[in-house]
Amino acid sequence: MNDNTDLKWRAEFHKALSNPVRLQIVEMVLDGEMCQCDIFPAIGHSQSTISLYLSQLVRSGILAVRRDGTRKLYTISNPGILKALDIMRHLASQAK
Amino acid sequence: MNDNTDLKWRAEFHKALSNPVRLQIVEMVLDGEMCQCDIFPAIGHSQSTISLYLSQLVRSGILAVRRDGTRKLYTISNPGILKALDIMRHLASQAK
DNA sequence: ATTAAATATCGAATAATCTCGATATATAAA
DNA sequence: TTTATATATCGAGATTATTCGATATTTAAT
Repeated sequence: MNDNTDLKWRAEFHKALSNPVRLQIVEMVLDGEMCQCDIFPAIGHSQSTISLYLSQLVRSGILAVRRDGTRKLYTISNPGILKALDIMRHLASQAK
Repeated sequence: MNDNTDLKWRAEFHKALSNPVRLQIVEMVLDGEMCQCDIFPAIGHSQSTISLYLSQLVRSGILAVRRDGTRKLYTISNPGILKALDIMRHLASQAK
């Protein structure tokens, strides 16, 4: 435990959440399954940017994705992530 | 709650932990107060790099620092951070 | 006042990230 | 098969991160 692979995994995890736009995406997805076409107009960044950010969030294990016809629907990948997000939200609210 | 300042704060927090070397520093400091002079030889990066990383970790609220003569001693800044680190360590151990 | 130890800052090179518009690809409907 | 919608990828310019060696600064001891 606490070996180098873990440190690398954790660094990647944090990196995925180290951008306000990606965090905003994650918070949107918390409200339920959502497609890129819902997200990018609401956030005000280009489609290509949001596409990249979504793929990063999936690759790092934060979001899960499933096809639904022509779109892809994103969710938070597991309850552990939910809990981590809760802790972070709470930390921010008192530490800021 | 969940406003833009929070998102920015959270992004900064994650960014501070988004590098394996900085994470390793944080894990070292968990063992008790520690100075830069203890850390940089153990980690195998230059003194100037570790100096920068420590200042980033302090600036983002993860580490606290106090002077002790010619050196500076670093600790985890508060219990909320400790808890967040615990959660992350746990997530990594099962998600990796 | 010199010296020694610890820490900070500077300048610089390389690599990674951010963000876009343009274009390509995939999926389903008509 | 053409069309429409959603998503992915490409190429690129601008900004930020990584990391170092060299030098400066701070603090305390001699």
